[in-house]
Amino acid sequence: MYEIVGLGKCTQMNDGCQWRKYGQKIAKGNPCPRAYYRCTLSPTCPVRKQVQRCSDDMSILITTYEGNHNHPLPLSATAMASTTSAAASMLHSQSSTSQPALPTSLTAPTASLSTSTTHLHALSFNFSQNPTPSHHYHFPNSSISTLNSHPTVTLDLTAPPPPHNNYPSYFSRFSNLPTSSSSSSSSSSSSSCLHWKKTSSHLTFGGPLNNYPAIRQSPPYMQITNHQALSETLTAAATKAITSNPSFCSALAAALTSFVGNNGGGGGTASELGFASSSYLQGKQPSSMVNPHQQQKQGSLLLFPPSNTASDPPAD
DNA sequence: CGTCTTTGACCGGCGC
DNA sequence: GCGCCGGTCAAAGACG
Repeated sequence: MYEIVGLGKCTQMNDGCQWRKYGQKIAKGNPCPRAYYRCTLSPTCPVRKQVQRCSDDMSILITTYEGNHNHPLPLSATAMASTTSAAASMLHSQSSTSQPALPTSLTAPTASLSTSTTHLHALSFNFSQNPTPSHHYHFPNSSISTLNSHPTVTLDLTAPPPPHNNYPSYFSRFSNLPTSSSSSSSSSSSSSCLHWKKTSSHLTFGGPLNNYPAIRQSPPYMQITNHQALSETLTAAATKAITSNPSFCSALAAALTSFVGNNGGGGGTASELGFASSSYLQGKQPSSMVNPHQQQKQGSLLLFPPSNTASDPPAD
């Protein structure tokens, strides 16, 4: 019924996949219903996604992906996927140099965003909470894109970090985030939060593309001759894209709270995803601790702030 | 008429 | 053991 980025009856996001709604529920702690979708590109595709409005900012949609696609992707999805792979590998090589995150908000290497989508290997967030040391959060395989003039930041939580990357356990660190909605909503005035300029934007956390077998099998490298230049460009573009969203703070806090909040005693709805992700982050496979069903679940999270063209999300 | 959405019911996990 | 909650199912209605 509703679309995130346009299109017809069968929900199709800019990820190129088709989705069919199979359920809707009112989740505790959020007055807005959560919608459940299945990938319809293949009858046997196990991929599911959940779409829910951000409780702090009703104009933002939070989408969570689960599972891996077991079928070829449409051209549009493949295109995005290839971009993801290439950019990710670029960042991959860059991150291997242990480049520190920018102190203010996020680190994002780059390339020209004019082509619509640039996927990053990772995004790092520093939440300065004086006088305590700032907290650094790291998202692997993230991306920033500008679809239809809508800046998009993608934090892909579905894929494990490269084995040679000694990322801090980024997810476990989210337990440092405030878990109350009041903290989240007030974050806009806190030094721990990013500040935004209002503009039409499109903010995304997570994405299913990296789950596609085709992506995983694709060559992980792309020739980049000037990593430093690209890095600076993307960093600027990423910062601009993210800072253009006025709702990022509340959305991020809310999303992360719901996603991994269980670490801090929050609601347990994100336990599966949070658990799997934190396991990946720590370089462990969760298989020994989860059942086969849960093993199939890999989480990724998307936030969709207001869009001029997007129709309503799950009805309130 | 086929496909998709809606929505109430059902089921399983988890905390008390 | 019970109740709460999230996730899924499936029948009915809507739409093209």
